[in-house]
Formats: sequence, C-alpha cells, structure tokens
Amino acid sequence: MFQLDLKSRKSIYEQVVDNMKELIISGVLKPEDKLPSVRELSKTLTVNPNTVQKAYRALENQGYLYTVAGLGTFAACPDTNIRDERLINVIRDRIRSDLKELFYLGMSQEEVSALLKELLTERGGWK
Amino acid sequence: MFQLDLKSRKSIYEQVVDNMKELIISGVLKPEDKLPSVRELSKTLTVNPNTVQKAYRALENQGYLYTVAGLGTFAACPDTNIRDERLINVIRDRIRSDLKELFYLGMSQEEVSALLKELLTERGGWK
DNA sequence: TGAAGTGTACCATGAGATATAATACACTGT
DNA sequence: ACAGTGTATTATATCTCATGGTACACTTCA
Repeated sequence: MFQLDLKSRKSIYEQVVDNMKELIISGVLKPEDKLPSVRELSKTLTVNPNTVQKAYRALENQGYLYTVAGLGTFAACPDTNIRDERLINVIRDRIRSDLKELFYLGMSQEEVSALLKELLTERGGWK
Repeated sequence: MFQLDLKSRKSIYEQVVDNMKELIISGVLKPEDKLPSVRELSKTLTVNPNTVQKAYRALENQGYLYTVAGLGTFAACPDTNIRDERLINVIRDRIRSDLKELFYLGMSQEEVSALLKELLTERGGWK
C-alpha cells in the first residue's frame, strides 16, 4: 500500500495519515472503499496497532474516512464535506506561500505560470 | 515582528522558523538586512535563547540567512541559491497535492484555475 | 585596553509527545 | 459460538522540546 520512512523526522502515525490521505484525495481509494483494518495494517507495516488507530482517528476527525463499529473503516464520500471553506482558505494560504518561495528562488512570473498550467493539465491522470 | 501561538501544535522553534522564513521570502526582510539577535528576539518572545538559536541554525542550513561571528545574522542573498532544482521539485509536489485536495473538496477545474490566477495577480503586492 | 553585544557550545532538567506492549470490551457477519 | 472489526485502558521506555545556566571567541566602539 505504501512504505514508511523510519529515517524521516515525521512521526510514524503522521506518515500513515499523510499517505492514507494521499490515497483518498487522489482517488486510489474511492468513496466507500474499505481500508485495511487496524490490525492488518499494523502487521503490514510492523507497527503497533495503537499507532495505526491514532492515525485513523485523526483522519476521521478531518473527514477523510468514516467508521462502522464491527465492520471497518471506509473512505469518506466527499459530497458529505459540503465545501469546507475554512479548509479551502488554509490550502489557499499554503499555495500562496509556496508561490512566494518559488519567486524567491529565482523563478519568473512566466515560469511559475507555466508550472501551474502543467500541474492543471496533469489533472487527467488523477481523476 | 511576529507573534507566537502557544496553543499551536507546532513547536516554538518551528514557529520561529516559519515566521522568519515568511518575512524573508516575502521581502519584508531584504537581502543583507540584519535580523534581531538571538538574545534580543528571545526577550521579545519571552522564549529561551537556545530555542531561537535552534531556529536560526535551521534557517541557515536551508540557506535563508547567513551568520557573521560577532556581528549578527542577516537575510541571505537569494542569488546565492542558484536555482535549487531539488527544492523546486519539493514545492511542486506540495502544490500538486494541494490541488488534488481542492478538487477532492468539490472545486471545479475552472474554480481552481481562477484561484491560481488570482494568487498570481496578487504578486504585485508582494514584490 | 575594556566593555558591550554578537554567535556558539555545552550540560542538566522537566514536560510532553511518541511508540510500544498487553488486555479487555462491544459490535458485526457468517 | 466464532472470527474479525473498532475502541478503550494501563503501563513503560524513548525521544523531542523547551528551559536554565554557564562559558568562550569574536566584533565594534568608546
């Protein structure tokens, strides 16, 4: 499913959160798809079940998956997230900061514009 | 200069890094501008000098400032960072991931495109 | 020369986060 | 009943974070 980087500064449960979130928002895990169980994933990654559970709970709080007692955890239906404007603003700020840094690193307005256009056309590959 | 958020999940030194980095890449601190000394900033933020020093060292390693023994720390000249392609790729991946999330949250291709265009035109306000 | 301000390097300590281990319980499906 | 699921709890060890305190080498300026 994905690999852990034990040499990373990121904590393990944080890596699980990021990797799982990436699988969900990129559509690899489609809405209502079943995720690996806590115990199964902990065995796969050779990690403590508590660590996986902590990651799953964080993802549930952020709305990326939901849980059914006794059944398992599933990728959320993004329709439920009725346009979280607050989160959109957070992302906008993040992108703004990234653009500033690209300019700081010496890229021109045209180069940045081209980079963004390229990322947008990649869109076909995701969806 | 900037404020700390003690309720944040981010560590203090991490907040110092992010805030100072923002001041540098946004041009508030221009190349060769002097930064507050370790002791001065630690007094301003009522934080331990060691914490500020840790942040400054991190920023120096990342190339955002430089140090002269006995003189102080200064904002770096980005010309020195001759187009760090590695860092640019990291940023590109971050933006790509953010765009995926915007789509996941229900934004259309046109809306995302408009958002990016708006961020690019803001550019005048930064530089 | 001396004093003040600068970055840097230690060491020690407490608080909190992280990851682990081991149990236990309630729920669902077959 | 049974196996698989999420969840909760307790305990422990380790690491990072932040602090306090001290010391040293360097620069500038009176």
